Amino acid sequence: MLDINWVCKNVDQVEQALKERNEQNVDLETFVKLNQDRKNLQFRSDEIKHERKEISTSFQKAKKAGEDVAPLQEKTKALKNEEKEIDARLTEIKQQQREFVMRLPNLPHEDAPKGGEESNKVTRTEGEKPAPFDFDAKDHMALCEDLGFVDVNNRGVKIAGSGFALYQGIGAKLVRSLINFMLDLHTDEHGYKEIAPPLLVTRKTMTGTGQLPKFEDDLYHCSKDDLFLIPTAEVPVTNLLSDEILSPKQLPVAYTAYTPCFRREAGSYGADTRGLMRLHQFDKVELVRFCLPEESEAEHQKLLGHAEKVLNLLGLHYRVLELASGDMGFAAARCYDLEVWAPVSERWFEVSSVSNFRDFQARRANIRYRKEAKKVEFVHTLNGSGLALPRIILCILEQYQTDDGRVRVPDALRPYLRADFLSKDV
RNA sequence: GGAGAGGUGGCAGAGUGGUCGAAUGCGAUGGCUUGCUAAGCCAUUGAUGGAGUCAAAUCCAUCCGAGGGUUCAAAUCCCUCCUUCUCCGCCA
Repeated sequence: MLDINWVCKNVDQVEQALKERNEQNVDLETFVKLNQDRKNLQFRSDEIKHERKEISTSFQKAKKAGEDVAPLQEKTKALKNEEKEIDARLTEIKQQQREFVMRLPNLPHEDAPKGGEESNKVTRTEGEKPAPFDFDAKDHMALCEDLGFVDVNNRGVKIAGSGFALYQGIGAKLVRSLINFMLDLHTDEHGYKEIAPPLLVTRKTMTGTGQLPKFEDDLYHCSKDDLFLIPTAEVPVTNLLSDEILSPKQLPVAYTAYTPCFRREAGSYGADTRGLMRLHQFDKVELVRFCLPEESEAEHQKLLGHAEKVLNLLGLHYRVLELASGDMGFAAARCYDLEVWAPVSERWFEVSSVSNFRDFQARRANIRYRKEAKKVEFVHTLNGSGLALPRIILCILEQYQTDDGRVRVPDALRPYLRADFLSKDV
């Protein structure tokens, strides 16, 4: 979230940013007024408390001296009534402010492209574009079916409904191999500490990273215990350090975690829901970093590099997109998407989103560091997928298929799969 | 799920109605000193909100798991919830 006092002092800037993010009907004027009310009430409340304290101190003396204490008690009673009333209003205002500010998106980075999705900027295209097939190549749907290792439309749906994939045989092993490959890369080569977090988290945790209160509809919720299934490992892993004050020496902190991700995808029916393209549950290896504010730009690039490395090693053709202010996620200040080329479907698939949140999440989750002896400040948080599996599988299938109906295993995965080809019924 | 015992500052741990934001120890930071390799001495060492200021200084308030209550006065008494530990039950 944004700092309340800062918002009140920089209304124009916030308004401008909200416009860039297509946020309509945000009543900042009332918000600013509310803040002044809060301060005034706080002042009066403190005053009353102070007065009561003094009465309480003089009470003893009065009693010892044998004076009548009834007037003091009367006075306190009156003060308490006023205090109660003021504090109730104060609590209400604070609640309103919180409710308001929690729904404000992050400010876009000043260098982020302006505009909506159409303004996303392709910053680089990497890897070799696969040569055209000299045989009748199949798309990922057909390959899944022919190879029989991703059972998308039959039994997965039978047991859990639409939007759930079921991997079997070497398909399941491919999933496991990709996870291990990515985790090994990030822990051994990139210096991340591996985390295996809870997959269900509390309301507070979901609020810390920005999923709540605004996006409750997108989450699976266990009402009996008021717990939510995580939509990404970002949620538990970022909140790992919530309410903590770190020493600058500890920074940067780098965590990686494999988890399944659960998303209701409410309202996103349509063309992209077939096959492995969009699922209610999918596997992802996530990268999360915490750092000093002045280092977050550099950290962002580093993080991007770590995610890209996975694609390099898998030999996939991909591009780096810098997202425009109107297309970024709620909490992000700056964001790169990695999109992989699927040569038969002839389109790009997003497999990673690498974001710098600056202090937006840190302020929500209250993650700070001691800047100087008497000064604490919020850290910056970043995260990126490294990577999401289903679309990677999809692209691997399309790109690495052979004319005999098999799929060649990318070199980097061979030690994990212990096979050179994926083929039916292996 | 049942019974019992706890939750105090970075950690350990005192404190059972006012003088307690809280002893003491450890740790950390700064300084001094010494040299027999690590110790000694001194000092500093929580956060949040508000007032104030160009900014500080400074002042006030709040916080002893969370939220309510009793009282002139609550870390301390009462209630609810959360959580940790031990035992029992159940279970991968």
